Amino acid sequence: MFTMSTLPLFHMTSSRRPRGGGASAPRGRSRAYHHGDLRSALLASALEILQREGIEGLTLRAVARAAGVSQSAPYRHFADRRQLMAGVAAQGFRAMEQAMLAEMQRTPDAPRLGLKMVAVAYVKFGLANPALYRVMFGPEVANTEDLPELRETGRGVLGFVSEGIRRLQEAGLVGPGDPWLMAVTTWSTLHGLVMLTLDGQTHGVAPSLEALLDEATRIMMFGMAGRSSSA
Amino acid sequence: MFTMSTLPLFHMTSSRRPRGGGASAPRGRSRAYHHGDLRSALLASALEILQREGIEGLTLRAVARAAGVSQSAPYRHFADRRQLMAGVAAQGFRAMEQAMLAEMQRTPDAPRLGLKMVAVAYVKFGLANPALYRVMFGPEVANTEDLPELRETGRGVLGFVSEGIRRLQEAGLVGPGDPWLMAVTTWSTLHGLVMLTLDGQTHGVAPSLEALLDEATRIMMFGMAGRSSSA
DNA sequence: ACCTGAACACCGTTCAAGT
DNA sequence: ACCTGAACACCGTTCAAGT
Repeated sequence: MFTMSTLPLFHMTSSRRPRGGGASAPRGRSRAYHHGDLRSALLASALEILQREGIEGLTLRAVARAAGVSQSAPYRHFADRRQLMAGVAAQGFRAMEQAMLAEMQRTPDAPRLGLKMVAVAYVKFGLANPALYRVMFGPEVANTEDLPELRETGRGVLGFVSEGIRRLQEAGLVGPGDPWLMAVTTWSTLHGLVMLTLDGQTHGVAPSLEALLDEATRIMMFGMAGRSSSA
Repeated sequence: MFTMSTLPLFHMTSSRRPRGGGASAPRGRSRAYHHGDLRSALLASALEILQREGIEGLTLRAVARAAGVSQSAPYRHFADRRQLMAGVAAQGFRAMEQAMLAEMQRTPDAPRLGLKMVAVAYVKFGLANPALYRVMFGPEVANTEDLPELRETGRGVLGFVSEGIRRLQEAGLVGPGDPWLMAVTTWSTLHGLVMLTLDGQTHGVAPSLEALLDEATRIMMFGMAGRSSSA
């Protein structure tokens, strides 16, 4: 199976204040009433909780506790739980794009492998961060009408996939169809693969996940190549 | 867009008891203390709530209220909220399989269209029942260790998809690869297409959803055909 | 055997009050 | 401008008690 990716996701801010303790005199000026950057601290805490306890542990109160502030403090930075989740999802999308970018840059002059590398990076990220991935595509943030942060995230992913497809087209390995249409289809396949695997629905049908991803990528590439050769 | 499918999903049991009212004397023997089939009534209520209020409205207490019983009554039939959601998901899978079966039987002697019909039926169902679909693939029921009802549901879907692929193979339109491996890949594409569309991520990239599904099916079929012609 | 009522711990959210 | 504390409505879950 894939290993945990080392991404700049968990900052380990750990600004946990000693709660309750009776004689906790503020030594120096270390314990300011104002936090400084509570928004970032809350997001960092949220990611830790998500990783440790899963999606049902991600409550506003738990996040506030982990950041060492009162239960109502988050409301100065997030209008409600959905907005907090949107912030988490946005961080997830940024991290995923970085992972794909890194994988993409590792294979600069191999158009045949471009899309395969993107696919591997994408699936790897999803399986390494199951709870985060579910938040990114969960029902809470599906309607982006009041979530401007998430309005354009999809374009980022689509950009990488269609870039891989464009390289294949330039190398003559994929026909001259609309790269965006092919990109959505490819994204769908990768997204479905991650989700069904997280749901345990791919257990046993393939010898291994790598084999399944291999087969999926092969089908996609042949399919997109075939679209031109049969025109 | 697709229209709402008329499936035997919502039984309209509507056994709502007049709650609270002061002088509500039991006329006849219509108000039995024991419900009869509370489990089914609860599931029916759950589906109604899911359709009307979405996934966040699906609470055990709301379901109990809708069925006209006390808040603790459901616990005789479902160990906890997860088990209730598993029951809902199981109904969803059964309804989806019926929809695919109906679509499949409508095209008995057209192997070229078999997979396309399955794909249309699948995507149609998902988009017509967004909240239900999300429950079926949500994190709550992902771990089926203690949800025996959902243990084999994936096989049902895979059966229909691989049946469509087998017909294509018999007609010589798809190469001799492992139909189950191809089926999971196809399922992934369809699942991803539904999820990304529910998330609004396919807005604008394709002229229409039908066009996108058309393109995806074409790519899949070409891809699976190409696997043999290039061996 | 099946359902009710009260209770507990927890959560989202609000709002007056503190610094 | 930013955070706290108390409060309200709601939820999951339990358990003694009712029929």
